Amino acid sequence: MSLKERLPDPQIPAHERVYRALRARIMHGELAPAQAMTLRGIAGEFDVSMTPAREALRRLVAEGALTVSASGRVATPQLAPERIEELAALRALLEPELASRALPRAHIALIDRMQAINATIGQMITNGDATGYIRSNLEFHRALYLRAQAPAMLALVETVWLQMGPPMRALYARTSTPQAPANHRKIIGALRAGDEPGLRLAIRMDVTNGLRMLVA
Amino acid sequence: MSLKERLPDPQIPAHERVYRALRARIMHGELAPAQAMTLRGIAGEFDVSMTPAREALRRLVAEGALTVSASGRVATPQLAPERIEELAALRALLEPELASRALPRAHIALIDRMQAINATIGQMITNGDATGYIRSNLEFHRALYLRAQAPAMLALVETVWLQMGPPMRALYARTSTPQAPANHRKIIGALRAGDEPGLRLAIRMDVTNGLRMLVA
DNA sequence: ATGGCCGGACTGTGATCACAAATTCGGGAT
DNA sequence: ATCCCGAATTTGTGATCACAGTCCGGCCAT
Repeated sequence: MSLKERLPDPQIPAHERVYRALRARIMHGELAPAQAMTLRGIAGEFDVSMTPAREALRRLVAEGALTVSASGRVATPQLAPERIEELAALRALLEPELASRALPRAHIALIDRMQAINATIGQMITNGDATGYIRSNLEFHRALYLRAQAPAMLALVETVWLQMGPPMRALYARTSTPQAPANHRKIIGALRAGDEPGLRLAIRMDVTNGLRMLVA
Repeated sequence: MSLKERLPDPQIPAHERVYRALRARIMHGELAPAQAMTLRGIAGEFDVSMTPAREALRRLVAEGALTVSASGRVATPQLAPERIEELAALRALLEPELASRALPRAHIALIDRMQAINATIGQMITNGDATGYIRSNLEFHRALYLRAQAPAMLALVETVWLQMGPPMRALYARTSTPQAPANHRKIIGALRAGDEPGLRLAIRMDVTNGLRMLVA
C-alpha cells in the first residue's frame, strides 16, 4: 500500500469534496458557534490526508466561514451582535439589487418553482427540521438570484449566508416560529405583478425580519 | 541540512507572507489579465516549498483574485466587460454605504489625511506611476471606510478591489488621464460639510467614473 | 509546407514526515 | 480546596516525494 491506492477519485479532487461538505454544514446551520475543529480530525473524518483538509479549511477561512486563532486553530466564529447586524445590512443591501436584476428574467416556471420551495419550507417548519428549513430558505432566494446573471454579486451574498450559518443555528435552538413563508408569498406576488419597488421592499423585509429574530 | 534551517520566521507564517505579497501585486495592478503562475514558480520566488505557495494561491482563488482552470492551473482572470460592470455596480452599492457610516466618525485628522493622500495621488499621476496611483487611490477610500466600523462590509469591498486589479492595470496601459483627484475633492467637501446625500453621490460618481474609463 | 501525433518535460494533487508551539492535565505546594 | 507548574500529548506549519494528468516540443506522413 502506502503511496498508491487511488480508487474512486473521478474528476472531483479530495480538497474540493471536503470543502463542499464543510461549507454545506456551516451554511445550513449544522455547526454551533465557536465550534473548534482540527486538521487531523477533519482529515480522518473524510478519509484524506492533512493536505486536502488544510486546503478546505483555509478556503473556508478566506470566505469568512471560519475563524483562525493566533495559534492557527480554526473554529466557527462567535459573532458579536453588531457583526450579525452588519451581515444583515449587507443582505438588505445586496439582495434587493439581485432580485431587481432577476425580475425581468423571472418567467412562470421560476415562480412556480419558488412557490414549491416555499411549500417545502412550510413542511420543514412543521417537522421541526431546522437545518432543512435553513437550506430550503436559501434555496428559495438562490433560485431567484440565479436569474440576475450577476455571479460576482451572488458569490458575495453566499459568503454572507455562510457567515450567518452558525448564528442561525443558535437562533432556531431557542425560538421556533419563523414567518418566512408569509414574506415569501409577498415576494412571489411582487414577481407575478412585475412590481419592482414592491419586490425590493418584500426582499428587504424578509431579510430584516430574520434579523430581528436573531438579535432579539 | 534538509529538514531544519528555520532562520528568520518570527511570528508570521510563510504562507501568509506569500499571500500578502501576491495580494498586493494583484490589487495594485502589477499583474496583467490572464497572467499564469505555477506553484513551483511562486514557491521558488519566495524561497518556500510548494505547500505554503499552494495555500496562498488557493486563498486568493477563494477571494476571486485568481481563477483556476479545469486542470488546476491558476492565473489572473480575464474579465468580460459585463463582469467589470458588475464589479463596478458592487462598488457603487457598497461604498456609499460605507462612506455614510463613516461620516459621523470622520474627524478633522482623517479628512486632513485624506487630503494628503489625494495630493500623493496627483504626484503619482504626474510621475506616470500606475501602480502607485492605484495603491494611493485605494488607500484614500480605505482610510475613510475604516471609520465605518463595518469590517465585514469592508472585507467585501476589498475583494471587489482585488478582482478589479488586473483590469485596472490594463486600463492605465492605454489611457493616462485619471480625474480621480477632482472627484476626491468633492468627497472631502461633503465630509467637511457633513452632507450625507452629497457624500453618497460623490462616492458613487468617483466609482462609476473609473468604470466609464475602464470599459470605454 | 502543413497537419497530426508522440514523447518528454512540467504541473497540480495528495500522502507522509519532522518539528516547534500550544494546549491539556495531573500532581504538588500553599 | 485552589493555584501553579511541568511533562506529555495534541496541533498547525512546512518540506519532500510519488504519481497522474496536461502541455509543449519536434518529428513524421501526407
